[in-house]
Amino acid sequence: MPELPEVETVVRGLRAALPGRIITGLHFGNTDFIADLPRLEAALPGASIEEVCRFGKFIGLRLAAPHGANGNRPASWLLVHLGMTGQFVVCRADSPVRPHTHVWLALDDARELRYTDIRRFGKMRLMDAAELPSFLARLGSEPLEVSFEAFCSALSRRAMIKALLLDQHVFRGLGNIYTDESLWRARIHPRRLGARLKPSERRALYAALRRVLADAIRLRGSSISDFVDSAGSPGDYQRRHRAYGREGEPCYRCGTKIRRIIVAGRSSYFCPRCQPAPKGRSQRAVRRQSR
DNA sequence: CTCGATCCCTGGACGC
DNA sequence: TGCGTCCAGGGATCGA
Repeated sequence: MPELPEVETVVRGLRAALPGRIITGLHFGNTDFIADLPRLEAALPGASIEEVCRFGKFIGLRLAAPHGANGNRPASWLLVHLGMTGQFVVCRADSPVRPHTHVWLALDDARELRYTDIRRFGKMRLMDAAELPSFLARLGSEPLEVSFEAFCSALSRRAMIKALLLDQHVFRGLGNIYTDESLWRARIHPRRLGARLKPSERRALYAALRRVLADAIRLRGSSISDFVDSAGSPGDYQRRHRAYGREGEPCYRCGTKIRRIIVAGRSSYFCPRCQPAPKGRSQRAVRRQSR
């Protein structure tokens, strides 16, 4: 399940392989996850890849069109979201094509950029460079770039902290693993309301997010089932998980069994002792669910 | 505004 | 061995 650290890992790999390359051909398999296929088919052949960026969980390839008659080279972006099981891999053009490969981009160096996605929860679309600012405006800030002050103001809402962190309009790039890991580290229950966090808790959460994301990027992401980087290699951060996926196992701090509840429609793993439930209505809801 | 439910999709785990 | 059922979850969407 690619989140910010996994997407960053892929982007770093692509950045080493793609800039300067020209797309010499393209092939498609199942394309029901592509927003505007004719637009891709028209724009990609002959385009050169100028830059590889990450916007939250989106991968962005900045493209320059082939030289036109008037010398203009309109720029565009190919945006790719890996969804749950998406893989974006650069490999030799003669290497075997794996099942569920839906897009092949042939490059001018005898290699191919291939998109593989078992569940097709991913997304792919092309947009003009002029459309990018409005696209980015709908996303929240990067969690590793946001100031502490902006972080606090974004969380000052009467919504559960887990839902706020997962909301890509609040911060971009966080998913289920890294919210649970950060909340465990900051000792905050996932059902706590953002607006009710004490200043010390906001500080702890800000620090936890930065630490967890930085460590996960350093270890090249978490590979639970499907994640691999642009060279096809898994990450290592799953060995550092302290909460996610550890239901029934002892908390690394206090030994209490990690519990799993549903918050914001997602499995949420936490230590019931280190991360005490909020008082009032939401606490009763948690108790009811735990029986 | 915020919530939960629903849908999309496939493979793996599990029960009988 | 095999079949049916449930579950994982990012994001869009809709009704409460």
